[in-house]
Amino acid sequence: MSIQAPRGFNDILPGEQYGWRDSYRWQRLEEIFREVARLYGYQELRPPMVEYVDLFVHGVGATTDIVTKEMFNITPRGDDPDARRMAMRPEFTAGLVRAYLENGMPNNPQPTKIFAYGPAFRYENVQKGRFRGFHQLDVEVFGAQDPAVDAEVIKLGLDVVARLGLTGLVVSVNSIGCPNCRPRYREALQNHFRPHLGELCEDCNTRFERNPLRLIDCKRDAGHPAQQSAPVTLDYLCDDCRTHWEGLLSHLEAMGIPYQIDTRIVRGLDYYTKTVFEVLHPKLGAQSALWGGGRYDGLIEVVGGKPTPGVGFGMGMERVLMVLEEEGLTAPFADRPRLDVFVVTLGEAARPVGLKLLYELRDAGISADIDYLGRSLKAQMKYAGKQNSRYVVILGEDEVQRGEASVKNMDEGTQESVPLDQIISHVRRAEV
RNA sequence: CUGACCGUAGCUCAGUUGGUUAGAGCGCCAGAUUGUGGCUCUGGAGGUCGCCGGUUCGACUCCGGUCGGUCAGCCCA
Repeated sequence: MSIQAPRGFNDILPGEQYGWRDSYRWQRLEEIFREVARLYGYQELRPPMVEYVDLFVHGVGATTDIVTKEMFNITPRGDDPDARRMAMRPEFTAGLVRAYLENGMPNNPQPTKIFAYGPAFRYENVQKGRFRGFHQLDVEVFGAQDPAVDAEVIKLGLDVVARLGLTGLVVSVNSIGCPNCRPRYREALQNHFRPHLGELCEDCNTRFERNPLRLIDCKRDAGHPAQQSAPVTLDYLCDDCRTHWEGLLSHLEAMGIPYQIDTRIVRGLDYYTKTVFEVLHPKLGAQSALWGGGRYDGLIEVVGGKPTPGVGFGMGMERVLMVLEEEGLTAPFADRPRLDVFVVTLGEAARPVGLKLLYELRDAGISADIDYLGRSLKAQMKYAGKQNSRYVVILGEDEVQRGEASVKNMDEGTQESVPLDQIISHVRRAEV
């Protein structure tokens, strides 16, 4: 085999042996997410996987790593004069905001509480927990500035992983202020770092002018005394942001959510205001963030709407599933769906009878399968066992002549003769 | 892009100081049991030892290059 999946992309496969790539685990995680989202009053919106690049430039931020070096660009037909640059989505928020505005959703009763999930793409270097094609569970609330919503969103994510049995999570929160208080903080940061520019990395020298907030979360300069002693956003919050911040903390406490304040969280996206948070798990190596998010009160206006507050998060499905695997938490995935009936036929005469029964079983909503390889009885039984079938219905010459079938309960090892027209009810009855 | 480690069967891996027919376990197929799965036993299929070149009488093994993978840095889901 010379052709492989593209670097940084994974196959999600049927079978427990594939660990976090087991497609059944993905189904369960998605089910749990939908269920929790429904519980909180969120509704699903499915945006396209591709958007015009401009949306991400404005909606994610022109200075962000995502836009400057990680965009997964699509090349449209070169002969189309109207072809605009497009890109695979690197995250969900921008596309959801676009869809919210484009479809007139601001005219609906507010707030608008949305969930979405699916693949996202970032063209970057691959390592543990970081891929070029990955999947997120995402929620967004548009049109509410109450810090109780920030807290709700954090709680929602925790509920999802709680249902998976995951513990040992660390919720880190911070506030990075708003356009009112940011300039003062920005200036303080620049004054603080200016004397040390020569000692900092080149990226930080670029950030100094374009995005000084990023100076404090640069890991290359981590440990540098200037970074350690850098001014903290929380000391520069305006009254509005301070009230919001204190409100968030009191809501978290009221909900009994343990948290830690991490003043180095600034988030890589330009649009965040006030609340930012990350939820970490130590078992993931260098990529310890299972999910992260925050408030973005300026974003919707930037994308073209009226000033509207927003808050949300994106959770990494791969990361969640990898942590579950490392923790040995397989219980949420224990009850795998199984085949109800495997139909075994012996000889030419039984074949059409078996096929007819197969179709009737499926029509009745009973999962059923049959051998298509002309295998021996023994091999068919073996195969039925491998498929983890509850029952095997055996149709041989004798049974067909009597209008009956031998029905074997594969778990009990018991077997009895059942008239053909009673097989469905027999299997159903036993199911209860 | 930089660095470290790693490429032998579908999977997980052995393979001695270089020595001729490259092995095991699991999985797959079949038989033992011409009408009965799981357990056991027996047999079978399946490999250009990532690729190219070099050293050598001889390379899975040593050297160089290359491709691929993993982890790490920047960043984050």
